[in-house]
Amino acid sequence: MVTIADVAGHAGVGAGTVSRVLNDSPKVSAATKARVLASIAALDYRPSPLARALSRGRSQTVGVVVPFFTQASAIERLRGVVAAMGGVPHDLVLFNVESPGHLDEHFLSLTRRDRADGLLVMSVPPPHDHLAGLTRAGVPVVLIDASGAGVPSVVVDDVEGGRIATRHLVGLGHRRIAFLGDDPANAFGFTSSARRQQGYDEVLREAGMTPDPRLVRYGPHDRRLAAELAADLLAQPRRRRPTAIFASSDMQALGVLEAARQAGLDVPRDLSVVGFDDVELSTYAGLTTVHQPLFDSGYRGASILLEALRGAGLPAPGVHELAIHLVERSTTAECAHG
Amino acid sequence: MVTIADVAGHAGVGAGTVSRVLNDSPKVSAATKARVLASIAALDYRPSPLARALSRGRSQTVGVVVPFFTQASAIERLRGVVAAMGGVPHDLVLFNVESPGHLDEHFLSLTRRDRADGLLVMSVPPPHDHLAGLTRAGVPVVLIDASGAGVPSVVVDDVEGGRIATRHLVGLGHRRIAFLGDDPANAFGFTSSARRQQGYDEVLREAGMTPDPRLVRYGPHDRRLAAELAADLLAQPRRRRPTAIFASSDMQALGVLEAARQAGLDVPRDLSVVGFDDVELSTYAGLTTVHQPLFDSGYRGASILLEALRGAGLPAPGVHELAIHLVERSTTAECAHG
DNA sequence: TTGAAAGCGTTACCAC
DNA sequence: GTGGTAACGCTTTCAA
Repeated sequence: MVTIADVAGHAGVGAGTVSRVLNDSPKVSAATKARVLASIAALDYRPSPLARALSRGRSQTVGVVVPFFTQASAIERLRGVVAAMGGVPHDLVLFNVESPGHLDEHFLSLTRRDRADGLLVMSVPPPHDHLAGLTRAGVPVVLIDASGAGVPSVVVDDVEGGRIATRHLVGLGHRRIAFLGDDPANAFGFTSSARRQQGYDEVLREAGMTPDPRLVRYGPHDRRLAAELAADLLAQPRRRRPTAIFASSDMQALGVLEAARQAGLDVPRDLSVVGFDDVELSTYAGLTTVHQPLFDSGYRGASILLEALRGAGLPAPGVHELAIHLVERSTTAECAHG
Repeated sequence: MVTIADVAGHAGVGAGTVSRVLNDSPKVSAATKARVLASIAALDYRPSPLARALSRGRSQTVGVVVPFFTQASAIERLRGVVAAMGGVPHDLVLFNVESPGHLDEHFLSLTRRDRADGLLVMSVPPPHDHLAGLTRAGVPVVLIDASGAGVPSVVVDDVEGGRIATRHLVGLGHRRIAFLGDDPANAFGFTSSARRQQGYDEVLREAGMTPDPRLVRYGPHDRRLAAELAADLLAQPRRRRPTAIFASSDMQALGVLEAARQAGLDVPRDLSVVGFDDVELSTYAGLTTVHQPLFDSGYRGASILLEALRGAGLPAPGVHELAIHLVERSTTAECAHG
């Protein structure tokens, strides 16, 4: 491996000068600069990002903490992140979270300015003490689809999202509307689902109904598991069976569709289904859903982080809210047995 | 930031001893070890991965070079990579490639043992000189869905895949079978599509037909663009129009389906379509396709790399071939106008 | 403008 | 066993 010293030797200058050329410092004569450049080319020298990072105290990397990153919604957000990071000299380090333990582990290791210059955290609220540690260490953090004190976050109004979905269903005459989402007490600390459920509750009450715990099911973002929960919901006698289901994610909504098919129920004639996210798959499934700008959330979050990285200060805390809206497709219809 | 020196001071030992405790070297008395551990806890010390990497010459990271990583097939492979890397102390650094320039740039920067301890390269054959440089630098490289001299690769038999798809179509009585895939001369150097086309050519010849260039279209892995190409193909007068299309990726096949719908053609009555990959979306679209084990390819590739990383030598070059098979769904049928 | 040298935070080799 | 001390490869004062 050729080092900066080799180049210095070859060019007959000091290592410092080579470094100055590398970082195009203004204070270096055109002549020596040319000579150094020539040596660099001759030796095919490339500086070690590692050594540079250690010396400068910055690693030129952005860490992304993301639970289950292969989920369609996470990918769509990541796509936005990557788009925003095109052209910047930062590497992207992925911290995938598949268990609550992972989360702590990652944050523990990330509370060092030399692991990542900045952090993008998706969907999980960072453990309080870790967030404080990061701020203390001067590591800028931006939250996407999550909120936390003192750091900027990019979110949507999940409560309103829950209202939108439920209002749509109520407007179609449905009265037995079930909810399928994350357990509010889930180990990861996901909160969007709970907020969507809150909107659901509100609208039901406004419409004069009382939310019925028997029409609520909790489970992880998994199609298969969601299908099982939905099957359970649909197994009830017809007069108690829900005529509509609001799932707080498209993946779960797709599971519901699967369960309906299995149960021999026609959607939307026998059952209306509304999801949340509007991932690409939903277009294919014809799923009516609440659209949230996933790509934009990643793009926006990364932009804020990069801005802070550029300015070398912590980003201004604040909530950046993105707009959402209902996308009507073919899984919802007037309630037949109102 | 608390450093190893602080800990050493606090515990009243040398930095070397702290380091030994950190890397649990056998040669340190239980007593001092306990004392050091206590100091570490007291000061909430965490070693700098950066400094450690510089000193050891290993960065504890695995780089993944992947073109258009948000594509469904890439994601599925990445899912396998992540699964294989669960529990290992390596970070995952993503090098997304969206342009041929990116590719060179990434490899240039990666030809340093301190950027990544090992490299996983997907779908693009690394530029020859770079590959040599990596080997010279002792950086283990594993190729997934690509081949290269002197390095292990995880692949499928793409030629056979092309045969399987085409044979299926020929078996259904189709004679005007179009091919839609990557340009063999594409700037990224993707080659799987060209090999699939080779299998397609072979089977056509075996069946006594001559591959017709007018039934071949090239374009990137993009649904929209593939739809345009397919529309063009389908715009021909009925007697010249293909009765079947083999697309060398599912994304493109989905584009074909879109175009068929636009053209008012019924699939599979008026047009049969076969894809390649068998991504999740294809289940929904009911697409008949050649299944390749995407997840497994990532898992296998990462396993080989990690094994090499563990053994601290370059991995044995060799071709690891994964099995493929046809998945018949509802986009292919007997040719009506044989 | 440039060179020398002191860090950056570890690890690893050498004495003791 | 343990402490001291060179590396590791770069950046950045400090003098000159």
